[in-house]
Amino acid sequence: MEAALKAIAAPRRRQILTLVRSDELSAGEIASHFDVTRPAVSQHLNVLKEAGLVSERRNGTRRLYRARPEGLAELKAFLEGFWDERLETLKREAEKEEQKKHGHKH
Amino acid sequence: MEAALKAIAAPRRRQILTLVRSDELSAGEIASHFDVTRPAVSQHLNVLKEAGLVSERRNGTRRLYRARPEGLAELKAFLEGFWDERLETLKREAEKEEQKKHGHKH
DNA sequence: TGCTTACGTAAGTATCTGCTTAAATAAGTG
DNA sequence: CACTTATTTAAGCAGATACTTACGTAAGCA
Repeated sequence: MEAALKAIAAPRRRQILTLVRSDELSAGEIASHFDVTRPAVSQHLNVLKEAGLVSERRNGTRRLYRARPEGLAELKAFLEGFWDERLETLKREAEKEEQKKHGHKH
Repeated sequence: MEAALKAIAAPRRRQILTLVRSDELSAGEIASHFDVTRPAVSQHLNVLKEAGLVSERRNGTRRLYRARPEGLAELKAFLEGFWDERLETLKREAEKEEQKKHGHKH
């Protein structure tokens, strides 16, 4: 999860991910969408690949990239777990508060 | 979302967040769980606060912190949206594939 | 084979970041 | 008031990182 988080923490990499979310694109096509040099994009693609967030497929001299949603699974689970646990705590606290009120009445 | 993402990208800050997820703790109590100095923890708490991931409440000389799950809402939505869109694309592709097969049969 | 196209890798740089120690602030306590 | 406790702020530093330019590599084509 650490790698995926670090990877999507950079805005440019999120932009790249969004680009290859529904289309398979070559490194060059991806780079043409941005104002940075191709090597910069290449380095970002490598980070995304290492994090399991994109897949790479070679076709002739081109390399085609596309998003791998499974790479985000662990992070998604962490967030949802965190969220649920926090709401659970809030609920318990509300119940306690309710009980206190009830106690005062008698 | 950017701030929240950057905030939870650091492992130490995720540890802190987990600590104050179900309990409200003081800066000192939080710091005592780690091997870093109090100022370091203080700086992390500030980042988390700026990102809306924790709330701060003063009580005497102490400052009490606790997780604010709403701070993660936007990121959670982004991830789920990304996930769903990607799966939707996969589904469309599978249907296309199915149609192709069907076409070959006739 | 040589040339071109499409990419990646290497090396360097400016900025960011997670930490440290030292000093400042803020609130209670004698 | 001086003193202690709890915590943040300031300044500085070593390492990470997002870029750059220059060079290397791999595949198709004359």
